[in-house]
Amino acid sequence: MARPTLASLATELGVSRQTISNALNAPDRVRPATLKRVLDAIEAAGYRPSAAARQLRTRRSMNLGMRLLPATDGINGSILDRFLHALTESAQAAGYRLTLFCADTDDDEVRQYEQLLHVAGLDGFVLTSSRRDDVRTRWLQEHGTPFAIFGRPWGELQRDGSARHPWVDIDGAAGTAEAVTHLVRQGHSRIGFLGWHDGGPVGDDRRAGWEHAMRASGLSEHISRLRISTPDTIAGGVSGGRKLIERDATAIVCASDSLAIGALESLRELRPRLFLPGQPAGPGLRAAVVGFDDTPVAAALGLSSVAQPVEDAARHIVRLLTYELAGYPAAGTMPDESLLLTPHVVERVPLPLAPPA
Amino acid sequence: MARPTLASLATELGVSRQTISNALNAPDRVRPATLKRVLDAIEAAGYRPSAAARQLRTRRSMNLGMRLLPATDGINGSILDRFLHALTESAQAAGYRLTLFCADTDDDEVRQYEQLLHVAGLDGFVLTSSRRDDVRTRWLQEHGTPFAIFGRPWGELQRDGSARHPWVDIDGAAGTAEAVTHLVRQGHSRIGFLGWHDGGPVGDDRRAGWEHAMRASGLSEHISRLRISTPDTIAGGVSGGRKLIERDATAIVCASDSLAIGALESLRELRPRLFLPGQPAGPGLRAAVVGFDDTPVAAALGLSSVAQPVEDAARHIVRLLTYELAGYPAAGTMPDESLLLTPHVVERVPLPLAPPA
DNA sequence: AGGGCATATTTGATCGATCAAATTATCGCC
DNA sequence: GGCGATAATTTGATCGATCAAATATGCCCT
Repeated sequence: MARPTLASLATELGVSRQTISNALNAPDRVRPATLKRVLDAIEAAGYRPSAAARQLRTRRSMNLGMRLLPATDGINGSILDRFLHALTESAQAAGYRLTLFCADTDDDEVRQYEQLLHVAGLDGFVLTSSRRDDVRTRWLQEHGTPFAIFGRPWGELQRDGSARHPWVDIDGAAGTAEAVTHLVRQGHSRIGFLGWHDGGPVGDDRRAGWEHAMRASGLSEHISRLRISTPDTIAGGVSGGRKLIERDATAIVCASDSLAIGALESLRELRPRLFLPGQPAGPGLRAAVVGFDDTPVAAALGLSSVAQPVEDAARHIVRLLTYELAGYPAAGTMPDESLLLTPHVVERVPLPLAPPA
Repeated sequence: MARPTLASLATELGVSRQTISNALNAPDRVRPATLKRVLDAIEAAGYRPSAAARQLRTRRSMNLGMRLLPATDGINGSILDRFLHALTESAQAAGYRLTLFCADTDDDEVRQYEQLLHVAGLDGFVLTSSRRDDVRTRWLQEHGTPFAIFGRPWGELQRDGSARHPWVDIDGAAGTAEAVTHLVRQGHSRIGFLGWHDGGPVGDDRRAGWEHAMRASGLSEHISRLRISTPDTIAGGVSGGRKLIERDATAIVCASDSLAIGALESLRELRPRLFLPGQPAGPGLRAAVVGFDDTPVAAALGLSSVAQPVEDAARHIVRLLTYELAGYPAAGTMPDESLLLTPHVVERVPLPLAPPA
């Protein structure tokens, strides 16, 4: 049997199409008795409204779009994975579907927006980063397309009120600061920072958090000496870690897990005694290196790391988008237009590896 | 100005809707002169047919669905990432869009199929695994829904011809076999295998490849002694690696990169001399541990690994699906209904770490 | 009983494309 | 030049829902 349509169900039930439609979209307009009868019939017949037909009429596709970025690092890139999963789940729970697409460049991404809006009628987009002077956000705003960003609008915010847009981000500085606090509590004082040197705002933010916490803990004197940047790789972490340890650092806060894996390695190399079994809990090994992003590798190696609440971020992104798409309804349920989530250190005990020779 | 529709463009151009429609869908039915005029106008007006309207009439959404699995390991799971990316790209190139969804269980996945088919009118699905006795494939087949699997139909194949379905997979056995060949060529003979012990077909397959290659290389005597399985973690790799090395293995083929990372560690621990700089190329360090999946971590550590051609797999999946969705057109272009791709070893020189004390 | 009003339900038009069939142009050929 | 066949184009109906407006029903009250 072909699946039922509004019309077929209507004649079978002896009511009009519109009544069934109302039962689903505006139940309060239908008399309770009829409502029940209709809903039961819908249930029994397994009726599901066609999204295409509905979209044609209402101009809403209940479909969000997101660009899948070309696989970055892969070590650090795994946060985007978790984010994507959480996003799909949240969107689904809110009755939206998620459509993926690829783009080579930002300009290409804009071209895709246009395509997807016109052709597929997507309702909004999720961006996973924002640039200093972003063609994408500009285009979206000019065209009145709803969107939300996972990532702060780094430069633009202060410039112009009209350029504001909803975003969610994770407070990197708070994360590195918490890492410092943890280490101080464990007795460390010579706490280094190992960052990458692309001059990007994300890296700067994480370094700033470390600096701030160092000052707050009265450790300002170490700041300029124990601040190092290298390429964001494991190898970079090793060499950077070596330098910091040579400059007498006992603990290292890293801007990424790649760096942290390398830094941990350098610690094993230059301070093998720390890795002896039964080492006291003082300014010893435990959490002496803290990574960032809490990637699966870090977890597997027992590396402490700053864990980003990406699931919360995804949920809020969906909340922001659906709120706007619902036409800014009741003021009571309005979500924050921008939200800075605080990440937290996950402490781990390093995997017992190679005791010193 | 509102975006043009078929009708608006038609009146503006002085032709009928259908002619424009034909210009796009059946250009050979339109006189060349008219065709050019119409296509130029389409270009100029930036006209794009509405997917919703088209779908309503044709019952094709040009939309494929894929379940996003709950983040697995994350170390090994990163292949699915690359796969997803390649899939999106291939689908896009073929004019299809990709819709993601989540499901808690296989039964839930089936429920989602039904939803997505009825509501969103998805044209087909991509599965990223197949179970021994799969409710999902059964449902899809019973309902005549096109689908293709990344992964072999492990048990079912031999049972019943009607249960056949298109799939693409990567020949794990060929990968581990190639790893053995490489190691033999480098002078190794006591080559161990480190697998996980869940008894799943994927792990069995990889082990079988190693065994087969060992026999083919006249190394059968080592098989039973140098075959070990542990949990699929870095820690498991360390302990398993230790055992193998104690049993005099000089090289280790691993069923995953997690295991390989651990195994490499055990080698550093018990055979530190191998890691001295300037070690000869003979049965030395180079490629002495081979992982599987060629994950970013492996690459970062300079670990040799068996790289799966997931991009090819994704491309073929799309080819399979689009072929079926096009109604099995010309026989000449028919893609193989099942395809086993051969992975290859990527050789790397390990990152110089901790020289022995 | 019947008018006035609010509530409940139905009807016809519409979103933007394609299908199937009807109509009109074009061409070869005697 | 005119006939038939084929090619090119147009017309009306349709996919399955919602919108806006029209109609039916119920309720209260004088």
